Amino acid sequence: MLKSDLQAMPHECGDCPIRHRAVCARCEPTELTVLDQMKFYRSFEAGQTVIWAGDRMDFVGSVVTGVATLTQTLEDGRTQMVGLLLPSDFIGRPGRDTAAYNAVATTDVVMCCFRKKPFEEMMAHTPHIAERLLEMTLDELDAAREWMVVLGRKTAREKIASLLAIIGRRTASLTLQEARGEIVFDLPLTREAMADYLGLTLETVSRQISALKRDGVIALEGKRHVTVPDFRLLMDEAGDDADGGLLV
Amino acid sequence: MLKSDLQAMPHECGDCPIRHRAVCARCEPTELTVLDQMKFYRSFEAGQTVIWAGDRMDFVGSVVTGVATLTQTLEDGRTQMVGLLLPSDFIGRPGRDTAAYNAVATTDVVMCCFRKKPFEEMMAHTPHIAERLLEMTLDELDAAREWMVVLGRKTAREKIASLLAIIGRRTASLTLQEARGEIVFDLPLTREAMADYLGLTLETVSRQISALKRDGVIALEGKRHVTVPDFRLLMDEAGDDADGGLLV
DNA sequence: CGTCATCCTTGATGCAGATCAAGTCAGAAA
DNA sequence: TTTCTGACTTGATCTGCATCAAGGATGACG
Repeated sequence: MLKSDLQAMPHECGDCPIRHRAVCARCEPTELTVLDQMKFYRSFEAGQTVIWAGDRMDFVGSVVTGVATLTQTLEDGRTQMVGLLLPSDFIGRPGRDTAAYNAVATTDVVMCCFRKKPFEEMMAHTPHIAERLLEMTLDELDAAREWMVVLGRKTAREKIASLLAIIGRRTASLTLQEARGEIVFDLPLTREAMADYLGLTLETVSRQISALKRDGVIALEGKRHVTVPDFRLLMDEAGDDADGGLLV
Repeated sequence: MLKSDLQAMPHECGDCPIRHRAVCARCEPTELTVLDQMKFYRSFEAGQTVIWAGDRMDFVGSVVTGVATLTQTLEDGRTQMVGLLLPSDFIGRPGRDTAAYNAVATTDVVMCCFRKKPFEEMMAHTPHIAERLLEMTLDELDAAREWMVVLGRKTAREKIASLLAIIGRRTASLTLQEARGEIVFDLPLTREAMADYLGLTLETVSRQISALKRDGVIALEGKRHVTVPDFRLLMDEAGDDADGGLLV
C-alpha cells in the first residue's frame, strides 16, 4: 500500500494515453513541458481509497488508467455514487482544499497528479487549461443530469440497461469498437458498486442482470465479462428517447 | 406572449440585483460597459416555455428575477427536473448551439441575455467571465451531485424536507434572513414540479407535505406559503449528515 | 487438499410509494 | 350568483423493489 502510493511511473506526456482527452489536451508543447516537470504519478490498487470526504487534498489530477468512483454517504450508511471516473477524467476542484466526496479505486488505478498550488497558479496564466477544465466540467454536468433522470425516473431494469450502455459505449470508444452491433467489455464494478451507482440494492442489481441475460439482451461469461449481441436492443431496454450521444 | 418576449427592461448593470453573483460578477467596469451594450432583457410569464430541448439556441443568459426549471423527458412522458434556476443562475452552454433541456418559467421571470456569438468572443478575451463561469459550473456540479444523493437514496419524506430546506435556505440568503430558527417563504413550484424534481408522484408529494404539516415541521398558509418554525428540525428530517452548507 | 473470504445468486416476504379514483378549494369567467 | 378550471388533497388498492435469509461459485492461502 505504501509502496504503491509512491511508485514512480516514467511516462512522457508525449506518449500519454490520455494526452488528447485530459485537462492538458489543449496545451501547447511549451506549456506541456512545464506540466511535465510538475506532474507525478500515483498508483492505487483495486479497493484502495484515494481520498476520504473532508480530508485535506493538496493535489488534483487525472485518471490515466483504471476506474475510480466518487461516493457520498449519509450518516446512517446509505451511500450513493456521484461520479464514475474513467481514464482522462479529472479529480479535485481548484480553489477547494478538502475533498467533497470519497474517492475509491475500483480497479488498479494510475493517476497523473499535480500539487494544487502550482496547478492553480499555472491555471491563472494558462487559459488553455482553464478552458479545457470548463469544457470537461460542463460535460460532467451534462452526464450528472442524465444520471439524475436515471435515478429519478427509470425502473430497475432500465437503470441496469442504462449503466451497461454507458460502460459499453465508453469502453467501445477506448478500444475503437463501434458502439453498435455486438460489443464486449468487462464490468469494472461489483454488484454493490453498481447498486450504489443506480440507487438500488445489490440483490436487485443481481436479479435484473439475470433477467437481461435470460432475455438474451446480454450474455455473461463469469460475473464480469459482458457480451452485448445487439447494442440497439440494449439501448431500447434503457428507455431513453435519443441514442444518448451526449455521454461519450 | 409575443409582447413579453420583446419587452425591454431599462436596467443598468450597476444596480442589477444579481451583479455580484452572476456570470459577470468578476468583471471590471470597462468589461461591464461592453456587456452593458451587448445585453438585452427578456421576460417570461409563469408557465411560459423559455426554450425546448433540441431547439436552436442563439443566446445565453442569467435569471435576474423569478424561477425557471430545466427538465428532461423520456419518450413515454416521464419527466425529471435536472436544474432549478434561481436568480443569478446561468442558462445555456457556450459552444453548443441547441438546447439540451426544456427550460420553463415557473414564476414570472426576467432574464439578462447575450447573443451567443458575441458572448463567446468576449469570453475568449475576458478571463474574468470564463473564470466565473467555471466556478459557477463547478458549483452546479456539486449541487447536481447532492441532488443525486436525494434521488437515489432518500425516502419521500426526506426528499420533501431536502427540497424545502434548499428553497428555504436560498430564499433566506436572498432576503437576508438567517437560515436558522424560523424562516418563511413561498414555494415557487407546483406539487407536480416538486414531484418532477424529486422523482416522485404529485400525490406522494402532497401526502408528505401534509405529514410534515401534521408533525409540526412546517406550517402552511394556503398551498404555497410555508413557515418553518425551526429550521434545524427540517434539516434533521432531510437526513443529511452535514448542514448542507454547499448549496447556497 | 480443505477452508476461508469475497462476491454473487436466488427465494420468501413486507412495505413505501405508485396508481386509480373521488373529491375539495380558490380564483376566474360568465 | 353559478360554473368552470387548475391545483391540490385524500382514500383504496396494487406492485416493484427492499429486506431478510440461505446457499453457490471462485480464488487465495494454509
